[in-house]
Amino acid sequence: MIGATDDAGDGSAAVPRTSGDTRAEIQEAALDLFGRQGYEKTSLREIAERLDITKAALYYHFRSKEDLLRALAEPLRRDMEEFLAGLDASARNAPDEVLGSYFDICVRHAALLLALLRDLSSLTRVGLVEDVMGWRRRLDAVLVGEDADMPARMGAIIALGGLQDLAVFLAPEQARAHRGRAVAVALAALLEGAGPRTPGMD
Amino acid sequence: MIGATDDAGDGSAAVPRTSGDTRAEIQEAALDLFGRQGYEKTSLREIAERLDITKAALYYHFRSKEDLLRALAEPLRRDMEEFLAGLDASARNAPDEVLGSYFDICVRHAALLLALLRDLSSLTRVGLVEDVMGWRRRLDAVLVGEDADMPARMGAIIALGGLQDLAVFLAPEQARAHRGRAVAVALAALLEGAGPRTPGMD
DNA sequence: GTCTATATTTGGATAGAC
DNA sequence: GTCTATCCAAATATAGAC
Repeated sequence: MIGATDDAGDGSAAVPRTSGDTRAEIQEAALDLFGRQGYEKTSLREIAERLDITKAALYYHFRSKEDLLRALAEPLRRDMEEFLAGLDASARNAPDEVLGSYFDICVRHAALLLALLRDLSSLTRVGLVEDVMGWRRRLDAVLVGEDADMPARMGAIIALGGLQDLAVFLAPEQARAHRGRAVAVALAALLEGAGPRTPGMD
Repeated sequence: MIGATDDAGDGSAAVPRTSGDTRAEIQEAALDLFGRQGYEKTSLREIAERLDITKAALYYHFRSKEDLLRALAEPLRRDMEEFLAGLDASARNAPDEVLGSYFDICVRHAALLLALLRDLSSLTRVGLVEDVMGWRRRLDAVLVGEDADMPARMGAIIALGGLQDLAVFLAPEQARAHRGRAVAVALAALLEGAGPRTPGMD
């Protein structure tokens, strides 16, 4: 599902490497290294060495380093856009369900989000950071309204930001095991921001 | 207070540049650029050009790029360690006061934290990220206890992480204006994590 | 304390053989 | 589809003059 690969053959003649799909292997190695060291600090040489191929071989599959990153980000992009489109379609969105779905997506793409986190500045120029910011704004609007005041927005920022952080830092099993409470915690923050449960503090 | 500078002279003979303390100017320019573009993507040439000096001149004041970064991080380090030492000393620490003080420190050092955020991976090797993680663990312990279970810890993670994010993303005046509610939101998350206010969700 | 070189390394990227 | 060889640009860092 990740790349439109061209073959089904793992029984080819004398394939130099493991299975058959070098392109997918490159993406896998790159995502791991980007997440560990950041995009900028990871060189193509390093990725190539990990797979025991040459730099030049990478350039057959991806036209540039940026191109590789863009391909990596595609699944998240698709996922999130689809989710947001669904929200726009339905009239009423229960906050806890919105938060829950957002958490799920973050968990599913935790590796990429970690890479994003490791090297935020580099990723700005491929438009990734802008995308994420845009999604967050749209979610804010769904949760607290288009023109919420600052305190209300703060609740949304902490709720969504907290969920995203958790998804990245928790191991996948932990994230799954504690999904319920994660959402509950985020919801508490959201409500405290929106409704003056603790008035007279601004 | 930032660097142990050596002079008091702004009236020296024919000082090439603005005031007198080039070292401080370098730090200021570097922090701004690191925060804007990240550590890795900011070259020493760029910093030098901004101040209209040469790269080589930088090497007189700082032995390396890493050294410059370390110097930049010193004030935060001192501030946070002092705060944590104070917490260890006092017997009881009210959660909202702990959260508030943490927020204040984050706001005060927002520029550095932003740089940290922009290029997390590069900053790992100077030990900065490890430090931040260590501080967070110690704060977790203060807030929810040394051996809290995962749900409780999640409350602390979201509360502290959210405050840190807010401090970085908000303009200083906004941060000051909404400090009260920021702490209240974080506190709500903390409590929801610790006490099962919404039971049966794990 | 700052300058003009310059050394050294490493990165991304291309051409052309196999 | 992968390799060898190579180019080019840019960055960190150093040496030595002023």
